[in-house]
Amino acid sequence: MPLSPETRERLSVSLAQLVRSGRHMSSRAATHLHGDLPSFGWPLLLPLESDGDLRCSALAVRAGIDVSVASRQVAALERAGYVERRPDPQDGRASLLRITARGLEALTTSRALRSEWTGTALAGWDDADAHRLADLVDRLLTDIERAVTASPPSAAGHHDPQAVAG
Amino acid sequence: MPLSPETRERLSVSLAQLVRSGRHMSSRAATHLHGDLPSFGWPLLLPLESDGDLRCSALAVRAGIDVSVASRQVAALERAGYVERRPDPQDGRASLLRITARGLEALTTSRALRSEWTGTALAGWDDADAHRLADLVDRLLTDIERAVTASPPSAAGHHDPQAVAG
DNA sequence: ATCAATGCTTGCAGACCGCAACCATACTCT
DNA sequence: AGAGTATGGTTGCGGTCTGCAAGCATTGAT
Repeated sequence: MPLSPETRERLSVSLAQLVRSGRHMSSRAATHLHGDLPSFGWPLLLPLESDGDLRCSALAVRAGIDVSVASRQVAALERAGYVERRPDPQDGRASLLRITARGLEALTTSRALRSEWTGTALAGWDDADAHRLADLVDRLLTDIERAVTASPPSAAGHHDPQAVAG
Repeated sequence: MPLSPETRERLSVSLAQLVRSGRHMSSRAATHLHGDLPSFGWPLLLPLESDGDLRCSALAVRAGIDVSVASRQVAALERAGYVERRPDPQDGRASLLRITARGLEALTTSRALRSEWTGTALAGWDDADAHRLADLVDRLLTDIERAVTASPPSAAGHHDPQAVAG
């Protein structure tokens, strides 16, 4: 039972605005959300925290960016001491990345900042609505990922965009 | 009645992922969503469509970008024929921007593409859930805007150039 | 008439992105 | 083993989007 055209359009417009709004917040200037982490630290450190050591290419896939970009950003995080690398015992070409204590700390700080900001912005919300929204967003994310991986979005480019509406 | 810390954190993480995911779809390569519109056309043409003629500065506020950026993007849209400008009768410095028939057409096409994509990605959803999500997202957007305007982001930090790319 | 304020444009630089070329290592095949 | 290919990662390059600051033209107040 598919969605009605009106619902589809309304949802796509709302999501586009949300994405646009959020883009502004992940900007470099948003230190009230990042702490001392560079703006790209969050999507890289998060998989490293939850899934242990990863290779650069695996990290790139998780973060939805090109390996070359991940390589540069990881190098920056390494210089800043948030991440350390050791040679992969399985493969001499690869390195395994691990989050450092400092990285964990920065991640925790950033998480607290985000959480705090969310709390003040959503002061009028109750837990039930927030949970509903989180549930729906999570479901949306999995469906988006499925849709993107299922049908290549562009014939020419075979990049890995997990793009949605916006 | 404030949100619990767990809910806040979960929501902030989910929304961050959604924003990150959506970022890629506003890329220039996502012609399956933009049609022949440039990627920045959507957030500019949308206010022009709904609110009639606007000045460049008003448009920048609506789109959430700097006036200088809006100026450049509007110039591009004008060159492409999606927008036309006429002198503001009230003020010789300003121009009034209006969406052209071609702009309306492109906007309609883009809207249809987005709607179609949303329909396939959210194939398993029913109208009720989609409506719930759209309602919550809209409410979230208004609350975010309120929070942002209440405490201006420029107050938090000036620019913090930690150049890292190599 | 003068001078500050306003609307917009442009020069500049930063941040992020992907592609292509490249090197070193691993794997496959004969 | 040796040759050829595939893979992981890095770097050069260009492109896009962004904001800041300086500049220009017009407006409005003194």
